[in-house]
Formats: sequence, C-alpha cells, structure tokens
Amino acid sequence: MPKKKLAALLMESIDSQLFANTLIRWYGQHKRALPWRDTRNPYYIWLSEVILQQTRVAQGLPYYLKFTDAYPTVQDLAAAPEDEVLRLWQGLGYYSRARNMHHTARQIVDEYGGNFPDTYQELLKLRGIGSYTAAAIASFAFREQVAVLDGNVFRVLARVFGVTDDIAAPASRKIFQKLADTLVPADHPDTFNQAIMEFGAIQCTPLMPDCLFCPLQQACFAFNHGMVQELPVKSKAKAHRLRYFHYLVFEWQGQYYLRKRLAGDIWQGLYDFFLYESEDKQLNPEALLTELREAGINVAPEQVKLPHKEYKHTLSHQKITAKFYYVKLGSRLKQEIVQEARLTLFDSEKIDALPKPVLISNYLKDNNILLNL
DNA sequence: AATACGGGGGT
DNA sequence: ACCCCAGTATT
Repeated sequence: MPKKKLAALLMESIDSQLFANTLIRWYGQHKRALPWRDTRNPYYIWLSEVILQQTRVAQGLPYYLKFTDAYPTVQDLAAAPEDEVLRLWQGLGYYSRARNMHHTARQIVDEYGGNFPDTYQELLKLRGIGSYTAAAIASFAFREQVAVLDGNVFRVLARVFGVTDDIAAPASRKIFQKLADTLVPADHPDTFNQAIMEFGAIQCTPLMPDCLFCPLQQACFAFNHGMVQELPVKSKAKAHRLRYFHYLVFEWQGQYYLRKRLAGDIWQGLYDFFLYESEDKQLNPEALLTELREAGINVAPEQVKLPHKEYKHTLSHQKITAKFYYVKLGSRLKQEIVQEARLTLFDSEKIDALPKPVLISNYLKDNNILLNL
C-alpha cells in the first residue's frame, strides 16, 4: 500500500478524531483492571512491558507480581544476581528479555542516577527497549505523543483501514507507524495507546472478532468488504528445525552435575545437564557410551539407566526431542572432565534455586529430584 | 530483509 | 497441527 494513500485511507473509513474517541469510550467500558495500569512509575511500566513482549496478559501477570514483590525498585533489581533474576523469569521464555532488563536496570542506577530516561528517543537507546516498549513507556509514564505498534495495533489498523501490506515484512512497518502516528491524539496519547491494544486483545481478536457488537463496525473496511478473515495479511514463518538431545544425568551421592549454558544457542544463562546432541532421532546406547569414552568419561553399561520416555519440547523455531540417561557414579567425575564440560555438582536444594529451561524442570519434577517446580 | 529467540493457550 | 501473543537483537 503506497504511502500517498494514507490521507485517502483516513477519508474513506473514519475521521481520526472519531476513531480515537470511539476507542477511548470503548476502553472506559471494557478495560480489564491490571496492576500496571494503576501507576505512572516508569519502572513498573517498563517491567510490565518487557514481561508482556510476545506474552499474553494471563501468562505474564503472575510474573509481574513476583518481580514487583522481589524487586520493588530499580535499585533492587540492579542489585540482584543474574541467576536469581533468571530464576524468577523461569518459564516465561525469551530469556534475553530478563538478561537485558537486568543489564538496563544496572545502567539506570549507575549512569542515570536511578532516574528513568523520560523521552522516546532516550528510552530507545536502552538494551531490551525497542520501538514498542519505548513508545509504551514514553506515553504511559510521560504522556509523550508517540504511537505504540504491537500485534494488536497492526491487526486493528489493517482491518479498520483496509491496509493489505504484510505485517510480517519490516518494510510495512512505516505504513502502519505513519497511520498510527496520525491517529494518536495529543491530549490523551496514553489512554489511546492502552485503548487500541486492549481493543485488539478483547474485541478485534485474531480468530473470532466480535464484529456484531463492534463500535467501529460501520467504519471498518474489513467488515464492509467481507475481509475480516483476510486481514491482517501475514506471511508464514519458516519451518522448525528438529533437534535430538541426549542428556546425561550424572548423579553422585544425591548430587547432580549441571552446567550453565553459554551464548550462541537457546537458553543462554540457564542450567542443564551434560548434553550430547545427535543428528538422528535414534542413538544406539552403545554409540553413546563410545561418545562418552571419547570425551574421557568411562561409564560401565550397567551404570546407565536408559530413558523410558521421550520429552518433546517446542520452541519458536525448533522442535526438540530429549532423552535423559541417568548415570549413577561411584566417584566424582575427573577434574579435567568437569572443567572441560563446565560441570558443577549441585544438591537438589541448589538445583531448585537455579534457572532452568522448562524441559529440564519437567524432567526433574517427573523424577522427584525436585520437590517443588 | 531475514532469522533466532520460549512457552502457553486457543481452535 | 497451526496460530497468536503489549517485540528485540543480530546477521
């Protein structure tokens, strides 16, 4: 959709003032009571927005409560060790959000004297704060007139104004941003932004939008052209990569060897077990023992308890099949092995406190290695 | 411009 | 099985 059509789009469907007023009125009647809406404290708003990146309100809410309880101020968050922050984040996914948030908390304390930057442009410079989050904080906490652009806004705008550009294509962003910028009112940018997102989340939903009782029905391009199911246009994502994980769970006198995952792969900063990854789904236990021996670890076949189930774990771009081989050791692993594989021995109380992928948590829970999750 | 990055819930 | 979710950083 060429940019020059922007004015025409507005003329054809609905006046920008009426659009904003309609959404704001709808919001006053339908908004959910959420804790981060009761504050203009940029720290709490930031926390909520980072948690809600690619995350539904229902899933993120308990995490928001945990974080505000554990870290009531940005100074508290900055002072916390990274493992503790990741442990609180455990289960939310996209763990770089937690690492970036922690980094930025420290930067705000160290370089900004504990005061949040208060403009869109300044916020944008911080790690983990992109265009959406910068606009959200700037408008909610500081009433700056900037439009938020998230999945909800894309959908609402595409339908109401009949924008057919692929919302998955970065180039389309300019079209939507310009349209949103013309719509956000100077007097209530915060309420408008909240309203349009809430409207997308509750009324103009992806699959079964409630067009029958929609206050924008008359103006809506998609409704008037029978294109509600067709809009927004979004190209499909690439297929998943299949991966096969073989975890060696080394146990010695009730303690277990785990290691912290490095950068360059999934789950950076989280803890899991000694991992052998194979290209094939099938891995002969003999071959596994051979691999171990080549890694310098000599395990007798009778020490290994073979996995009785497969764990399937789906990530956004990968599908993991994992097997856990339980190895009861008669003595500690050799120091050179421990160093080479970066393994550390933990008792189950320590393991509980470590941040772990959900896959690992599930295994630990199934095998009663952890009492709580 | 394309890709990686989690996990849960709805249909 | 597929889609979506108050996106961001990196290549």
